[in-house]
Amino acid sequence: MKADTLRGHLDALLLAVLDGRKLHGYAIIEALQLRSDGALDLPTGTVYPALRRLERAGWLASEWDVVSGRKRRTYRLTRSGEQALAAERAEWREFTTVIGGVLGT
Amino acid sequence: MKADTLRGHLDALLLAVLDGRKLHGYAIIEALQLRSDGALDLPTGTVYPALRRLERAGWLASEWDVVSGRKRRTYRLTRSGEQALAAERAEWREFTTVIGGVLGT
DNA sequence: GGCTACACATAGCCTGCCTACATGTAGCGA
DNA sequence: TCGCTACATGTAGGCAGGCTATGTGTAGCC
Repeated sequence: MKADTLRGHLDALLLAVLDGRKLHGYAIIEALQLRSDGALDLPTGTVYPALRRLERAGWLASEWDVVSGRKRRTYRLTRSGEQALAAERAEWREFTTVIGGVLGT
Repeated sequence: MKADTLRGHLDALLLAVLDGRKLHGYAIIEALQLRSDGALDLPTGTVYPALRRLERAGWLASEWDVVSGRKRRTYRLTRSGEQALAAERAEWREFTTVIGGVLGT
């Protein structure tokens, strides 16, 4: 998959992977690999800044915890994050309809 | 639709709209508007450089003609452009499968 | 004479993701 | 105990690709 195709969809991916569960950054990267059968392997330099940005936007909330001596920042969706996810999903459907319509079946 | 979502899919759109017909730049923009029910309104500063780039890549061929006093550069797919289009379509399917799979139904 | 639609083109910006690097813990094998 | 790998978070700066702004010119209408 070409690199640039992800552009504009990163937020949707991060919100979706946190839908209904709490995960820390490293686990988010692994979850995306798993859910995409290995197709998505996002670098930490992409994911961590994005998570902080989404938290600043009020869509995520985080808290530190310690598991076997390692510090983790665990993220979860806020109420408005859930709304944002719904909006992202709607936009994804529109996007695929538009582009798919032009590309043909 | 967010602006950056187009990233990485522009070539596919341009190749697809030229599949099986010859069009000049301005008509390509109109054809994309039409096929997308107005959702895609690409600026000339996006389309014209892209067309020249695709021609340099060997995927398009162009010729000048004059219609009622106006000069037009008419583009058509080359053989390797058709192959590129097929590859772009395959990549689009993969892309939607991967992202759609993460976003959920 | 001025306005709108048609038609092409380029320079430079902007943004958002990626590369590269930095830091630190835990656990295993040699 | 030394080194390696996996785990875990983070930032600075680069880069590429589409967009903004601008320029040029014709045709046709009012």
